[in-house]
Amino acid sequence: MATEDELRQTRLNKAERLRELGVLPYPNTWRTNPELEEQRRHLVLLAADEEACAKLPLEDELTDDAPHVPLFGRVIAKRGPFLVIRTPHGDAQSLVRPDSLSERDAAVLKLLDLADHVLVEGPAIRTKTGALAVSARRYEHLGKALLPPPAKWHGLKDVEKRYRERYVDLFANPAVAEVFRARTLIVQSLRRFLDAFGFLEVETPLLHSIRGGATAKPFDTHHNALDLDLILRIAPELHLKRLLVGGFDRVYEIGRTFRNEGISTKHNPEFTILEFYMAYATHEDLMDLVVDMIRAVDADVRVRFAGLTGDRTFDLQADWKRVRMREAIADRLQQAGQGEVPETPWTQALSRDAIYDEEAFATACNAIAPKLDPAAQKQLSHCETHGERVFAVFELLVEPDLTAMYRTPNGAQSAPVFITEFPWEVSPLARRNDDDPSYVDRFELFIDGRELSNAFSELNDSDDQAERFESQLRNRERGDDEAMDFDADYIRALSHGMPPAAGFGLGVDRLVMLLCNQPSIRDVLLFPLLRPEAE
RNA sequence: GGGCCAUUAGCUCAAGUGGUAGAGCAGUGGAUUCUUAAUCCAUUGGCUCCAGGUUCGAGUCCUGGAUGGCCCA
Repeated sequence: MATEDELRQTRLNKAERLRELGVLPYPNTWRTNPELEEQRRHLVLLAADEEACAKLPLEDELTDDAPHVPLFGRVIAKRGPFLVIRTPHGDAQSLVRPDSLSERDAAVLKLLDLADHVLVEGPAIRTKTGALAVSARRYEHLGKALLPPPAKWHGLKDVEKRYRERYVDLFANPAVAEVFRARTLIVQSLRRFLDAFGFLEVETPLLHSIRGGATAKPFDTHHNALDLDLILRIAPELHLKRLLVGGFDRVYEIGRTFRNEGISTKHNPEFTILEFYMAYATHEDLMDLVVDMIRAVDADVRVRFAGLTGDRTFDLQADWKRVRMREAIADRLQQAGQGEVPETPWTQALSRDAIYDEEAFATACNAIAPKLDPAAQKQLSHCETHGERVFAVFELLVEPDLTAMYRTPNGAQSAPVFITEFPWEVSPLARRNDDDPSYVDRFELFIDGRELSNAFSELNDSDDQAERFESQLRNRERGDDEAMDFDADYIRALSHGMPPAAGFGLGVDRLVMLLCNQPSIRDVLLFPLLRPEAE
């Protein structure tokens, strides 16, 4: 009687006995409506309000005209004569005594299993312990569950099972459901902010014939009728900028993007990206806008989901630093000298002056390389230009210590930081700086040490863009299998004239992780990718 | 891709140095019926992830594999 099959059979037998009583195990005859929904919501919120519950009548103080209220949802616990019913708004309990029910309802109640969906109706009362309960005068079976729910006290803890059976995770662990409600609020809040600034939300293709907008490996697919090889997009960027050419001066898209790469606590093969493009603005303007946007979203989340937003290691109200990439390297060297961050082979061999001296920098890199781990060596060995080396040194030396380097004035929390002035070689779509064309007008935003955003003033010189694409092709010949394709139609679009503009991209999943204190991207994805279960 | 860890009843977890695999919850039968992880009595339930190996004897040790987690890349 206790293997899974036997537990299921026990419940199937009860379903059969329901039929004998003339009750369908899976009925769909009882319908909700806005009024009932509102009554249920109000009831559940009332149940959580101790003071308000104190004003409810006891069972024996009820008057005949006491209004009956509906409570419907999943039964998650039985305690004495009480049922605890879970709803999207929270839990509330019902006092179900057979002698208050019709003979038929009492018979149906006997066939209740935990996790079944039910409806009770009756007056709201105060129990002897001061809690709210719906004193059931009516009981209806609304839906059978054939599998037993997880233990009511411990919930579902097995991480693999939680991801594979998210439907159970969500009803058994209310805190998990809360994260996903917060996620939806965050996306709504982003939309609201951009809509208010006059941005137009658009949808661009997920099926691409060439890869562009990012350097990443794509998923391959195929269209049969056209006999056409396609890839799932790795970024929406080039389509959105075509829309700038078309005259939509402010556009954004929030949508799924696909990169055929490894899975980790920060990476899922499909993830949600926000990109927006704004004509007649620079990357400098976007930094101001982004501070406002993320603070506004955070404010919305904190109001509704205070339980998720406490205890942070970073402070969004702090000044958001703006540091040029080469100065960030210099800061790292200087702080190591002051003992604020660890010494490394780099901090021994590099000097501030060398960062601005191509030859000295290359010499230092070559000297340091043998002291690094194999992956870092590999990354350095792929660098052929000064710019590539600067970027590699930033990633290897600075990025891991950003949280330690840039702090709030009292040092208690990390401050958000914009890293600016990226080398042109690692920025194939960004506009060159007017004063120093070997660098581009670009920034990446790091909060709590995590890369959240990438943005730049847009390259709208079609000849320069064509050269950048050529450079990408040369990288591919050198063995870089993430390099972009040459997008001739995009060059044609730019040739028609794109207004000066700046664009911004944000990993939405990572923003949710950050704002809701979730350590893994899988905790903010309803159905993260897992290997299929074996038969 | 590499390292470490985990996998035992439907769920949550126990089972020195190898010696008959157990508890709570859920389930079943009964009692009780204003409980807050309801309580009380009784009770069912196991291919210990898989495949080999060592051993008189393996949940435990060894080898290989599967899945997941964490860290590194």
